[in-house]
Amino acid sequence: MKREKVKGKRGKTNPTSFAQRLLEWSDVHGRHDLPWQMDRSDYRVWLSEIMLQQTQVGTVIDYFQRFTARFPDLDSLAKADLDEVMALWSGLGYYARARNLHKTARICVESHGGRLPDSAEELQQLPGIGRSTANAIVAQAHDQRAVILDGNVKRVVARHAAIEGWPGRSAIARVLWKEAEIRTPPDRARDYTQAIMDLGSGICRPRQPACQQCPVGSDCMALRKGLVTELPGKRPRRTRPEKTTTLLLIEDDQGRLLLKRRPPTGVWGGLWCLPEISHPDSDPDKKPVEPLLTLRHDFTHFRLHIRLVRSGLNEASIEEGEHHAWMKYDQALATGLPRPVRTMLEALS
DNA sequence: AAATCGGGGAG
DNA sequence: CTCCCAGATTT
Repeated sequence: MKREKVKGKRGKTNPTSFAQRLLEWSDVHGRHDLPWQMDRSDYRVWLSEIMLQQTQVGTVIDYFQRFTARFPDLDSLAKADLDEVMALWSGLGYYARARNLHKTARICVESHGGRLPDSAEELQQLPGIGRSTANAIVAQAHDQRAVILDGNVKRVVARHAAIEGWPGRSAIARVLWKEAEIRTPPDRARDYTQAIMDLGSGICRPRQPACQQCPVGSDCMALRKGLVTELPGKRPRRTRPEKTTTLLLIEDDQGRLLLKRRPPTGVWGGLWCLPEISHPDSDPDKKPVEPLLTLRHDFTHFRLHIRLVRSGLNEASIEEGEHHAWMKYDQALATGLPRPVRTMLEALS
């Protein structure tokens, strides 16, 4: 069913294809001045695509500028200490992205001649690069025709084709990939992928979509059916559990703090953190310790209550090593810390 | 198929 | 408060 080639099927008022109308719109209204859109290299495109995973453009820009200033190319990143990479990523979240970024840089230097692969198939074999990201990289960096399906495209396509159901379900995602494929034109791959994301971001928004200004509104099935704000389907609700943890503020006589490196997997994997103890508030014999401060931190699937407690650990029992270190405040703030830990240390310094 | 993995922007 | 963001990986 090559719908875009059977123009008559979409009505006489729409003589041009989805892609053509979208491209004409984006030539005027699209974004053309983002940092990764200038001085375009596959390295910078790759880095931007990783940072932008589940992260808004406005949040990424500063991180991208700092990161590329320190690591301007693949080789400098491959040579770097993982700790420094994590420090530059600190606060951005989803820290597996940073570990995979570093790992991928080293793989490319060791096994790909110091270059990122230029095919989507090879890119997708690298850690942290999935189907959509691999395709986005070849489209943006090499102007290759490739289908992407990020949050923006899911929303645009789900509405334009009136696909009901939550895109997180694989059956729905499969249909969305197909509909995205149908709409992807043979030419102008770079401009088209940027255009459909700009449409999703600027016009086909999650709330208050500007359908009146939409270049593909005339044949949008959700608009015809009055389903625009209903689509795409929402993630099923779930009550978020609440957890409590206690972090320890342990200072030596020089005012240095004890930091521990978290295991490479799990929450805040690979970051430096204050020593953590499982909440002892279930012990009825001990009177509760008054925390220095408490903090609430929300994750996607649970809420964490953090208590910060001053503790006097015997310093002689702590050896400097891979998994713990004594740091001054400014030194600690320069390392890869989880956001709430950074917030607490800034409040105390 | 479902859970995990951060943090923030914006209604 | 809510939803969701240029998703990938693990279970």
